[in-house]
Amino acid sequence: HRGDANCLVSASGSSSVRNRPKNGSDDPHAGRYRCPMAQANVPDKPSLEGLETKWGERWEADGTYRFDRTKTRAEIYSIDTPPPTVSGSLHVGHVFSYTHTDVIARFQRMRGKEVFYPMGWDDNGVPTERRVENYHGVRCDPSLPYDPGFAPPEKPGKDFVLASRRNFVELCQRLTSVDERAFDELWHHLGLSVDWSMTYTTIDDNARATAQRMFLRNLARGEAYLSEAPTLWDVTFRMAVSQAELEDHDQAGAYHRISFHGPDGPVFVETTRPELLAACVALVAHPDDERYQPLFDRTVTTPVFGIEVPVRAHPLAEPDKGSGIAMICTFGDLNDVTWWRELQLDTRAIVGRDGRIVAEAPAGLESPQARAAFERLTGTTIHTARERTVELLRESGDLHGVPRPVTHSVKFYEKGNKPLEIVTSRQWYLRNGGRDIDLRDELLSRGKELEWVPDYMRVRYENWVQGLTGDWLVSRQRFFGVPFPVWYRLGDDGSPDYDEPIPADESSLPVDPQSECPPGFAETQRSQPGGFVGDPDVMDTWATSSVTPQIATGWERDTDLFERTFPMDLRPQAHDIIRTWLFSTVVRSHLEHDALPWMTAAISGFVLDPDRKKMSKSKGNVVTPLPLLTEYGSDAVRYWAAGGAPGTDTAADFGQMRVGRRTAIKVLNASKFVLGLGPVPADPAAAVATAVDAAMLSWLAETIESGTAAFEDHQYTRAVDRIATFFWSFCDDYLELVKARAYGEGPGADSARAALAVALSAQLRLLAPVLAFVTEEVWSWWKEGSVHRAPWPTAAELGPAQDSADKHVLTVATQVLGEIRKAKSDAKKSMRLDVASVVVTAGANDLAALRHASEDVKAAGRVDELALVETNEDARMTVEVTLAES
RNA sequence: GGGCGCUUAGCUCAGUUGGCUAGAGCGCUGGCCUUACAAGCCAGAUGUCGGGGGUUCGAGUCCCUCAGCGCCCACCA
Repeated sequence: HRGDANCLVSASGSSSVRNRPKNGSDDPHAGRYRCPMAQANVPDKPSLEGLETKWGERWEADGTYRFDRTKTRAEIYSIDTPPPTVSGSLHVGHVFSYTHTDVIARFQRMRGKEVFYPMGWDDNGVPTERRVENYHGVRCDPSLPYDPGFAPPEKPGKDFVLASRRNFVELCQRLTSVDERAFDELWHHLGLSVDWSMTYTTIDDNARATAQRMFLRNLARGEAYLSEAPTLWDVTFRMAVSQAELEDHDQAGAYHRISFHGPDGPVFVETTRPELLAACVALVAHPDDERYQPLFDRTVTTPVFGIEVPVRAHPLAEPDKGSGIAMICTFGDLNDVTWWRELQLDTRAIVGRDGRIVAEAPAGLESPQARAAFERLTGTTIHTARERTVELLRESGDLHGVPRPVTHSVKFYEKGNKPLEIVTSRQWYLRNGGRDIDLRDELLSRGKELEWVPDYMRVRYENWVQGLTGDWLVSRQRFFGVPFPVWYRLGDDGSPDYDEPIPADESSLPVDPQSECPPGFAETQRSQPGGFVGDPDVMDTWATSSVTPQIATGWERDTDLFERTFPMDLRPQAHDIIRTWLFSTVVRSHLEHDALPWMTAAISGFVLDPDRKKMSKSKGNVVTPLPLLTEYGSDAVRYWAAGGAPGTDTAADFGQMRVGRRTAIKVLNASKFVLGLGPVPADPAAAVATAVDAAMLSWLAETIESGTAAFEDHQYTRAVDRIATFFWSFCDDYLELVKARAYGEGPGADSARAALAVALSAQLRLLAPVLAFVTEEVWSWWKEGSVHRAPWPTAAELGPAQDSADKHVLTVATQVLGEIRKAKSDAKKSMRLDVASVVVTAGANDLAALRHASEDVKAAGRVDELALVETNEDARMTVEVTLAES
């Protein structure tokens, strides 16, 4: 019985039996011929259409990528997948970088690793709230009671509808679950080999419990602390912002030259923020600045408001900026905060948390003159306050000349569209080395310990850590996030005691201190004198994201899983969030585990538009991924993505997608040819006997080795390049050379068919990490199981013949065939045209190699006479082609 | 202002520790229905390797320098 797995039968064989596929007539790959004695089952018209759906469903049903948690840590490759922010729109950049991760995951899986590859959805945080606010036209008002019957307006109206905190959170959850489905669909279509049974969201119970537990540990060790201090504040979102979330934007402004009234005449100050004049608490100049030395430790009077403020010296003041003397306001910028702290100045805050001038004039503005002026400003926006203050200055004659326009960069919250203000507020901080040299050094050495792909990305980490100006501000005055698991005792006067927060018990997590009460208290004591209040804030989204390794690996929840998967092997992410996600994750892991969270960070670049411009919604050049996947096919888009080297920004290149599609189609057709040739010996690798075949396998062995090394080194781009290059020459040259022999009979035919089968099997596996769908499709024609669980090819499996083979045989044969083709092409003739004679003049080595391939060359070129003429070894080979009369 | 990266064919990019005449794909030109594939195949043309200097028997590759582009960070009275 010859019907073993290697019995390959031509699709056109007359003995074939037409079989319907098992799953019915809606299968687009219906119409196969199946040999009753063989597994090979090649469709007569192979196609890429529908492969994504077909194999996506099949992989899910078969659990192809299901994680086997019985494996040991050494056998496991664990990936800390970036949970995409689901409230954003789908972006071709997602497809790009997640494909990189998937390619690595598939390679590692085939190399024999059990791949731990969960997906998460990052749904908590400001972007989601923002989206919900806009989508429904609602705003959260935490003072409202929960309304079980609450329904958002059908369409956002002119005025916002207010929702209680719980109602608002419910809207967030509802909308994110819709967004998550869109991502889910995209990822499935793209073919990510994720184990979908492990999917988490950053707002789910486990994520909240993990983030809270980590926080409690930080609190217990003194790494988390409360502090009331001036902080950067976004007036739109009405929340504090951390250093890592800052962005500089260029803004138009103007220097206003204004005069303070000094003891010896006017003192001119140039300011871009005249509206803060009312908040001015001092002037400052450099200690060495002779112009202002006479004024130091004396006072001047502010214009308009008539307030007496000191003139102080501080080295941070720069003599060549403006007039060399600056007004210190509480607070105009971070310099003001430094001066205020170090010179121990008064506080005179006039900007409220809503970004408007406060209603009550602050202490120090008691005089009737000051009050009258301040009246003009109360309740106005910064913008209006500036106009009014300028008017006041003009009226009093203290504005000199015309404001001089400048463009200067101003700090913004990365998701905000108004400049940040600085307000004083009580916030939670987490130590991150920003105020502690030892911790900073430890974190820097963690950065050195980590393997970076590409290596130069480490510098961004180091720059960031070295440039930290303070600890990490982690609390946000928002709603859809992880609450701080603490309460505060209320004194008999009803005021909270912030010095000793009451932590939640770890066993009670996740906890909502707004609706649950602290250990030892009853709910009736909430907000009562002698009772308690819950912390009102939620954590910064990065405070949750920074524990994704712990969320995914089951830290303190599933110790067995944790020990098998942590520290993780790979953190893939983009370069823009090194300072946020990567750094904060290193911080948390360092503090909790005294270890890196992963061994390797693979940093991907951005996708640029086809003209190499950064994509942005405002430019309208954002490429949405699903239409691409539909038009070119997922394998084609994956092929393009795999061409983007780690760390390198890459243009969305539809040409490369077309190439990917062509490669995938080529896989189908070449496979159809190879599998249609007829029976193959039982042990094909051992049956390779012809020098040309052995040479091809020898080239393949080299490709396997270099491709594998590149993959191991996370250089998937190079690996794919090597593999695809080999595959195309396999199709264009080797296949054409041996085609005639393979159709025939005898030992030469056996060798060719054996080599073709061996090479196809290896190449399908080499291509599988990138062309996940088409390789699986072809694999299913003749092999059991999934190609994605098949062992990664090795040089050894190609058999003994290639080991000692002379690669040159194939090189020379290809070269001569090329010359023959050229002669026909130059003569504008068909490749089918017969060739009367070919004379090859070359050195002995080339001729010896060519002799091994002469029959194949003659057949492929349709050559009657092939003559070999020996010349000296150094001479270039020449090929003289005489075409037959047509 | 500090740092990182980039600059190779019309376009997008390879080019690993210095080593034969610098490569690929796309695009372009011409041809070919060829018992896997016309959604295909065959062939062809195209370079001041950003400029300058240096090291070396030899430099796209190493060093210095200048320029341009991009990104990160900082400053921002």
